[in-house]
Amino acid sequence: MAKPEPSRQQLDRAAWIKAAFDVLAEKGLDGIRVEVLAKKLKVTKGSFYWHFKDRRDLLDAILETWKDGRIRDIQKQTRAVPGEELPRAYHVIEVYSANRNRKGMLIEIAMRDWARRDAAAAAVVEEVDAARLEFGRKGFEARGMPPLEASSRSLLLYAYVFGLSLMSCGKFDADMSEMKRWIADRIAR
Amino acid sequence: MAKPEPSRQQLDRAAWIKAAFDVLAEKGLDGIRVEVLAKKLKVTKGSFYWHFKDRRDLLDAILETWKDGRIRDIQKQTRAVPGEELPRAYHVIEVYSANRNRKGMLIEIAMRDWARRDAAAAAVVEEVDAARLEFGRKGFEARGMPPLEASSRSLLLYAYVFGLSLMSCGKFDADMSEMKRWIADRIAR
DNA sequence: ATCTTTCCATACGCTACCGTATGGAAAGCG
DNA sequence: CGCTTTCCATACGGTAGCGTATGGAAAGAT
Repeated sequence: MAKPEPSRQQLDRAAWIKAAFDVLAEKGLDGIRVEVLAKKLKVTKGSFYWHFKDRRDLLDAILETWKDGRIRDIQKQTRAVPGEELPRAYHVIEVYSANRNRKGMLIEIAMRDWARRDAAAAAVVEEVDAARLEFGRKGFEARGMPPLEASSRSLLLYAYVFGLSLMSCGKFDADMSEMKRWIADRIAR
Repeated sequence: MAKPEPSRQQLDRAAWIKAAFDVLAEKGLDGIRVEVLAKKLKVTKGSFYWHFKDRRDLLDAILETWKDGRIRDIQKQTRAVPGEELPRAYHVIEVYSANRNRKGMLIEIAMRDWARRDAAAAAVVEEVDAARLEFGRKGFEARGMPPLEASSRSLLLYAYVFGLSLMSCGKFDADMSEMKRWIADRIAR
């Protein structure tokens, strides 16, 4: 009982933003069209222009939402128990390079595509990347590695997982999981 | 003397394809618009529809052109002198992850974005990736590494260089070149 | 010199969007 | 019960782009 919304007859900004993220993962930034989102939400764009000034307003909201979520995610990992840096590195690699979290990776790529043509998006991605690299660096330094090596491993880690997500490894699928384990060791060990 | 074209008054498919590659690097796949290309080439789309059946015809030509170029590039590297596998690995990393060849990397990313929504593009990218991974694997195997390790290093190499190209490393720029060297050693040594 | 062929310009209809203007229903409020 | 606010539908004008139809200029062919 105390269900907040029976079937959400009233839309709010969050509903539009969520739908926009779905399209962003599917079709990329250029797929985010006001009238397309309206059709998906079974309303007309009259609703959209009530909640948002224009399309750019929605895009800015997407940027903010994504940034907050990613930063929060990193902070959550940072607050994890210390002394478990190695398993945590493996976990990061696993989470990002696995076939689950597929939507998250698609959004990551779309954001970077976006950042190449939009200053606001570029700033957000840069901020998130810096936080991630910093997080990874601290983890490696906590294991006694010198600063250069720790930074390098951190960069290698994230570049690898993002790069892997935009390669098609159909031919290598045979011992893909073994290769991933070898690579994870090479990065984190 | 014997100049083939004074200022290219007549266009051919190659001219349209070249212009399309420029736009592909700048704006991505969705930026390739018939009337936009026509304006860039100072003609009307009447010319386009003479050389191409439709927009899809141009896109297919782009796929073919890119595939042929990449495959030829790999074969050229493969025919290089043997016994120089280690410097060659460094060279590949250097070429891909440097700030030169920027346009080539932008096209790489655009192709992968395209491949996510188009079967034909996906097939081309998969073929090119397979050839690259195979090339890398052979190089590492020629240095006496076991198959799994050679394949893994090859995958790590290409995933790294592609991933690096879509990260913004503004904060780390201080000792970026040192980090890149450390990483190259970690991958190739 | 006619006659083709090649290559491009012009003009048209069509669709998908953006953003605005306006009306209207339904809920909250007095 | 009126009145206001909230939220959405409808209708409109405008732009960008696709593909087609048709004409026309210039170069080659005979």
